Amino acid sequence: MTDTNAPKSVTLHDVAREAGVSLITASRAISNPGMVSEKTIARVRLAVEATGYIPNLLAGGLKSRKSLMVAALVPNIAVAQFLPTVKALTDALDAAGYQLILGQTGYDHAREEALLGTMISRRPDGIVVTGLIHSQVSRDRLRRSGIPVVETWDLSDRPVDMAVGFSHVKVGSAVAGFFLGKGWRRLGIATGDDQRASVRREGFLTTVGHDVPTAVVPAPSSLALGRQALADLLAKDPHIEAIFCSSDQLAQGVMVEARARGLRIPEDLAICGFGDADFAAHTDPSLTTVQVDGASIGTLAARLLLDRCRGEAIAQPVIDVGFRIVERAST
Amino acid sequence: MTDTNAPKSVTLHDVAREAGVSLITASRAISNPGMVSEKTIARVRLAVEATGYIPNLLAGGLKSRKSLMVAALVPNIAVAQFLPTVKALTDALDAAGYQLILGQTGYDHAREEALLGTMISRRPDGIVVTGLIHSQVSRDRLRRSGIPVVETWDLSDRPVDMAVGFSHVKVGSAVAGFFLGKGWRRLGIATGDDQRASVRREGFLTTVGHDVPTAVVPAPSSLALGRQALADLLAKDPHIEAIFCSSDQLAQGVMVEARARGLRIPEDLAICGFGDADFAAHTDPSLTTVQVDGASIGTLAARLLLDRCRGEAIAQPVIDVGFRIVERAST
DNA sequence: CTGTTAGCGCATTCAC
DNA sequence: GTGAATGCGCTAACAG
Repeated sequence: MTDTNAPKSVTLHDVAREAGVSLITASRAISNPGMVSEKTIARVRLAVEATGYIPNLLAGGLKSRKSLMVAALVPNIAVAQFLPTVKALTDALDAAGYQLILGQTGYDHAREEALLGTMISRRPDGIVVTGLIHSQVSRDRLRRSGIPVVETWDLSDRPVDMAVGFSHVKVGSAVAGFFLGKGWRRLGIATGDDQRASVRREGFLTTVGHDVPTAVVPAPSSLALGRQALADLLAKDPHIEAIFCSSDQLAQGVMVEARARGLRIPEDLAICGFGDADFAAHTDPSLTTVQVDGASIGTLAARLLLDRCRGEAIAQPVIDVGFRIVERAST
Repeated sequence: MTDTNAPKSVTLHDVAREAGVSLITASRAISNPGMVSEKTIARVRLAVEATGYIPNLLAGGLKSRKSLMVAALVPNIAVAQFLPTVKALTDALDAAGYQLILGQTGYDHAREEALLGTMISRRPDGIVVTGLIHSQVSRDRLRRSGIPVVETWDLSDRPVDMAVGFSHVKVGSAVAGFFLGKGWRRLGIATGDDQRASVRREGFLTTVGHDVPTAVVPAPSSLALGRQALADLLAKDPHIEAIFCSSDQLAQGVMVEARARGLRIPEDLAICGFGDADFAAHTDPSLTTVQVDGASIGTLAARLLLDRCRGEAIAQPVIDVGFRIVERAST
């Protein structure tokens, strides 16, 4: 009937009229078929076909207070490190009928705060953030919003709500222990300037027991910045033996620069990365790195959120997924 | 721990009461300050602070028919190839106050059709899809929805609405021409089984003038699949001279396998990838590949969508961003 | 400049 | 099983 190309979209009202039933019956036939007779369902289904009806989730969500959306904040979607998490999160949510709204904070706290505000205003059924939320304003707003929140890729004994991650202090400490166990004493760090990398550095220093030469590069780190970082570190200590890098990209840059300077890896210089990127096993030499199960983080975050949405009790609101050092040829 | 299940959120109504103004005045003070006196704005602003009000965009969108969301469909977010596009798109949209809803089709047409339905039901102000939409059902539904659509990473003279991409036939043809120009005659193709890669292959074959040995791997392609693909191709032609790979990941795998078999690159075997991934310039030897400006695709798609949202006329609804062969050491 | 009146499209009460 | 009201929270229209 209303087949004019006018932008007047067809609503449930049109479907109900077409099917000769009331609005609410049409609604139930579509989203709650158990409550309606087979015959009516068939009639409504035909009417949907005939009218080309596509439900308006916004309108439904307004009343039911369910948006079927989850907001995810990452520092930078182009940073490969968080991709497995985003992918696993998207897949798990999608299977439950939820979609992801993406936001990039750019490693910027002010930006994160603003973005959290926008996200809350969309009334998602859950919010996943990368890292811990440090801003008290944001923490308060999130709490008052009542929206389930999962902080990921880090751990806290006092999360806003829930958390899935691992201890960056322990990572730094473990790599330092690994280096020391190898007998290396002239150590160095090449690190991005983001929060979590800094914490890994602190863990490293604590275990080493003293400060070490450090090259800091702006996040997100990259191969090019890694080359620069090695130049930096060699200027600080020409006889440096082992370097802990805050990402595999950075480590790769350090390796490239090392080779360009005629340094042998690992004989002259040992290198450990972070993240176990897909290329880490295939560089030459292959890269020793800290492996983190980013996909699990995403899957677990989704499960926490979905459980919460179903009103189930959360047995364990803080989950440690751990990490492990994968030793390859670069050490 | 114990959260009240229904923390009745503060609404604009509360703000209006607190500020002693009417609902609509509060609304305007927040989202249309030009229409309200300075004094009133200040009063409302104070009330917002006092109540901790965060607007509900869903409710506003219902009436104003603007969701300030754009849906983006990619085959797989973990495939690095589309990341620059997603990033540029997110950034450009965010600057205009729009957020991105992400969907993954998994290179599956049925899944894409279903996902498009879900996305339409969220009434986004725009939809960006990767590749062309081939399903007639989807094309019709999109058209009827009246939502602006940008098809990306490909071109069509008959787009659903708008398109930003390049010709995959021409890419295949250009690489074939490049190979032939080098004097290579025993050619091969290692390709993912997705639509666009297949079209590149067809372009390649047309220019070569005859069929060539082809190893097909399931998308998304990877380094591991590349190793397999080379084994495949060598079985078909042990004296193959040059291979066109449908992704840099695949090309990297071919290179690794070639080296494992004692083949010299490019003397024994020349390799050309596709996409110019960040690692392509840093493999050993560095990888010749087809460079595409993925970020531009995202930026242009955002611009088209935003212009359309502002009701502006679109001068050029189909934009060709082109491509170029970056010659490196692998050829 | 400000307020009143109507809804946006649907789902949650209740009735029948 | 089905239906009639009622409003979710907000904003276009018009008024004043």
